[in-house]
Amino acid sequence: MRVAFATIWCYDALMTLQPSEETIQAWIQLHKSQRMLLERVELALKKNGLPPLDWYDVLLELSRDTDSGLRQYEIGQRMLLSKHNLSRLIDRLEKNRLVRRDACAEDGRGNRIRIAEEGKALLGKAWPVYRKALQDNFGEKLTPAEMIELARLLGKVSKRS
Amino acid sequence: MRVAFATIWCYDALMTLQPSEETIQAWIQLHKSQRMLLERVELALKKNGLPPLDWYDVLLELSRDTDSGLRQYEIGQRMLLSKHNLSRLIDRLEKNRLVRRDACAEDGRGNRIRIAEEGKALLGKAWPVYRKALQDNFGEKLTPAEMIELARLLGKVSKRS
DNA sequence: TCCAATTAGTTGCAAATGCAACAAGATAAG
DNA sequence: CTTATCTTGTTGCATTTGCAACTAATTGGA
Repeated sequence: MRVAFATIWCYDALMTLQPSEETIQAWIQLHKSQRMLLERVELALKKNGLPPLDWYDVLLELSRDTDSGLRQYEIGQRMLLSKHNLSRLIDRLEKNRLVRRDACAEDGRGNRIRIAEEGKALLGKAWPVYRKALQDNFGEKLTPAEMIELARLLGKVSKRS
Repeated sequence: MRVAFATIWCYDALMTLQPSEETIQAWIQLHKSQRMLLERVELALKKNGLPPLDWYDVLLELSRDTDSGLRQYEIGQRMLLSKHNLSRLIDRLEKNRLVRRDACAEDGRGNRIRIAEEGKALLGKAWPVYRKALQDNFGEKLTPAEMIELARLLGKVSKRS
């Protein structure tokens, strides 16, 4: 029993107290890759005179609910943006006439954000550039099976404890 | 031969022009996961009165070359930080006496950054917190084999074209 | 009904980031 | 040797982010 106890103790110490070497490598790689890819894709967008990726993401979410629009907190949840930040991101989009911010009927505090015609137009113009940058910098680096596996692993990793 | 040609064409169109659905899912998941994990770990650091992760990363790099120190551009390459940004990050660290910035003997333009005693102390104080946050939020979510596979896939993805 | 607690969103202020221009030392070509 | 070019790093300015405090509307009890 002594051996088993020692084994359990070691296992516990190694598995829960200390991140393994593999864990640390994956952690570093995760941040490096994400940063590098984002930088490259953003650069491609900018070179073609297009706004940053955040704008695209918001517009894309909104384009899925053209009629009813979305509440700000809904966009925030989907994009993982804090509310104050989102508030000002919407300001910018509104100023550029890409979205409209209407008072909300069922909740006097909030507003409904809807994509405007110019917003749709921008989506259409940006997608070819985004698509190419995405494929060149990311898509073609892995086989379809690897891509599915990557998404699965990342999904597991971001599950709340 | 017509068929083969058509096949090739389709393949080309699908594989290089258009990111597949799997690619898009993995792309979204990559950014969501990274953002979420970073947020959680940064929060843990802050709750314990520790500085942001960037500080830790720089100090860690420097702690590997205690004697000779590192040039700023070397740190920049390893951490994927732009030079102007790094310049000011070092300013902050220097102001907090965590590093020293000495004139560089072999190149009059640059300087060598060395970790100071207080920097080492901070590393020691931060690691237990960082380690726990890393393990709880990331390490324990995957098996060791999955972790290795994740690092491998991310590595492939960030190879320059 | 009335009041406390929660939620949605905004705003002021400080800190961090990106961009472009810059200074100054190194390098290479003539 | 001289001059043009490249590299390393800094700085000013505008934009963006994070934090905390705030308003206003909703919800849920007593």
